[in-house]
Amino acid sequence: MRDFQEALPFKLLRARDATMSHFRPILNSHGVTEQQWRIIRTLEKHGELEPRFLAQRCALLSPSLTGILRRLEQSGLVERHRVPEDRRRVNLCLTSKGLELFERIRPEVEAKYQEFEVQVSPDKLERLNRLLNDVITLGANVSGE
Amino acid sequence: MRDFQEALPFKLLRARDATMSHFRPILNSHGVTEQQWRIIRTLEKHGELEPRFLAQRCALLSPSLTGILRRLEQSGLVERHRVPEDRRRVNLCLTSKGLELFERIRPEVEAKYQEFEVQVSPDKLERLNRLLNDVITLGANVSGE
DNA sequence: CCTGATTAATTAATACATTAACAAAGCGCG
DNA sequence: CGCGCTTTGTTAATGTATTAATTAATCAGG
Repeated sequence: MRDFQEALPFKLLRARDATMSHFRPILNSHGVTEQQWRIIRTLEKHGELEPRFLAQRCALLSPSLTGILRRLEQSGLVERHRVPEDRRRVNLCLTSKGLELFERIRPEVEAKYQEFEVQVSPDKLERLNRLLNDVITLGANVSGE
Repeated sequence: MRDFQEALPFKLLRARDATMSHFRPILNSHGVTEQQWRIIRTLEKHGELEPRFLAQRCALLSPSLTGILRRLEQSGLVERHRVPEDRRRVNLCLTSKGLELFERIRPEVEAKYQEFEVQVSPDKLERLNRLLNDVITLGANVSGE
């Protein structure tokens, strides 16, 4: 049988582990997880957003999101308000504390990404990005959809 | 700030989700998880193996492995024997039941991988593989090391 | 209106990920 | 021998992933 260590899914896993090993320490030093950081970035960029759209953008499933949001709310980083015209729905946004945290973490992450980009070479990164898009487009059933 | 949805770590995550969406249903239909399947494949290929080497090959951390092995043992798919010359260490191997399960799952997974390979095109897959190796080589601190 | 189907979000149950702390066995050296 | 250090594997604590089931609100037809 084909060695699975050469197979694509495993390579993708390792590549992701490898890249995140650069960024995780930064996030951890600020007390946020990788998934929490995805949420914070997305809310900073889009302002108010409802959970299901947040889930799509962050590639998270609803049940995971529920827990992550609960913790972010308890930390005072995110607020939720019920939507009056549909009492099932909720709107989410960063608190000022959440925004401040974002602004503290942002430069560190950006600097590290620059560094990383140079190490891999922007050209390779661009080609890699294109190939990954092809793979993503094929598999329609992705988390958060 | 750079849109993180365009950043490499996120693309890798989505690409992996996309590829696994092809294989996960097969594994689930046989009652094994993705990580359990990695263990089973590796033990089938290498015969006896000790936990720390298994962890390296499967890109798992020891604490995760402990739980996975406990469940595989309870299912009767894997056996563990103490190493007599060093009572800390353990040897792991597939049971005959585990081997039978492997043989049932193998053809389905292989067929699906062929199909997938054609869809993406073997050429792209080869280039992707090479680029991923570059990224992996950069990040030294990977799970299971 | 009112009932069945749909949708948004959560809960439940199980499995894995990550970090830190630990127990136990082996090892090295005075 | 005895003590400190390292190694192997596990436990603990917390957070996320995945699937299925559930609650609550809305909607579509009749």
